[in-house]
Amino acid sequence: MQGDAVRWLRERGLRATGQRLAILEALASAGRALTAREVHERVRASLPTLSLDTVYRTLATLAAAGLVSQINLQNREAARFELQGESHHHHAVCLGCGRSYCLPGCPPGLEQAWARVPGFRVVSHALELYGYCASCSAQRSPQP
Amino acid sequence: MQGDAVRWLRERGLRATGQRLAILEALASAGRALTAREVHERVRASLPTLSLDTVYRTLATLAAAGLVSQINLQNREAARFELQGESHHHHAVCLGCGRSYCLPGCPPGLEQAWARVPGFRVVSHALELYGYCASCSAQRSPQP
DNA sequence: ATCGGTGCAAACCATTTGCACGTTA
DNA sequence: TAACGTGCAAATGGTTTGCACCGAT
Repeated sequence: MQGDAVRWLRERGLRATGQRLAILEALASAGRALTAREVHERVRASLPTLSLDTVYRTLATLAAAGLVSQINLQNREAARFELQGESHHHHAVCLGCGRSYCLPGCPPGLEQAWARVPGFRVVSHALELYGYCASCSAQRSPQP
Repeated sequence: MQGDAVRWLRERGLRATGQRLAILEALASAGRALTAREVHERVRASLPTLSLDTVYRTLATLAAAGLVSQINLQNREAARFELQGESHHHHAVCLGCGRSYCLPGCPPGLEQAWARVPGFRVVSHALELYGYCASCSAQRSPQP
């Protein structure tokens, strides 16, 4: 696992620093998308001197390198990051607890819409479903 | 048009203040989605004392009332707002100039994905395509 | 040895909030 | 006149940046 991470980084011309490996490890073991602050807290257990700035810089670097993906949230809520798995997918974001749940793949109709604006060259897209997960849903009035 | 706006507001239990009418008017005449700051600048022409705070508060109120819709942007870029037309739709956002272009309707496959997380109750969703519009595309290297 | 990375601290900037006053219904 | 809205100013909070040191290659 560590060796994999080193290779992932070197393949993209990035240095394999302890901070980067620890951040990748934190994301790998999280099992869910984390905010920069959450990454910071988790990595600090093993690397107490890691600064939050470096977490932000590293996450941006890793996202640019395609190793992690960033999840857009509504308003100004903190962005969340997860290890980029092999498959492109989207998320359902819980408005109660902020957790995000992976959705399999991309809706097939999505590609169709891409052709509708003349001259527009699509680079990427974002799709998020917002709502309440099972546990947060239970804590609220079921049907207001 | 003014009368319509007054009715729209009253129907939702909102007071028809000069500020709100001016903000709705600015959005109606813009022809594209505006940031809060852009709304502020435009309305100030006729209402010089309007504060940016009120623009934010009003846009949030109008969005909650379903009169305007908010467009998510990548990273921390300022949100954009537009008058909610009769039909639900999404946007293609230009990474060069920040303008957003309306896409017709919602991809049909989108709904299918909603059922995939057990217990998750979907409230809303966001879909944005990112890329470069015709004019911004022309100013860049066409095919890198 | 040389850049690329990191830590620190300070800056940024869109957005929010507390409070007192003005306005609408 | 009673809420509701607004202006002002200050705070918030995630994220970014300048700069000097450090460490991976």
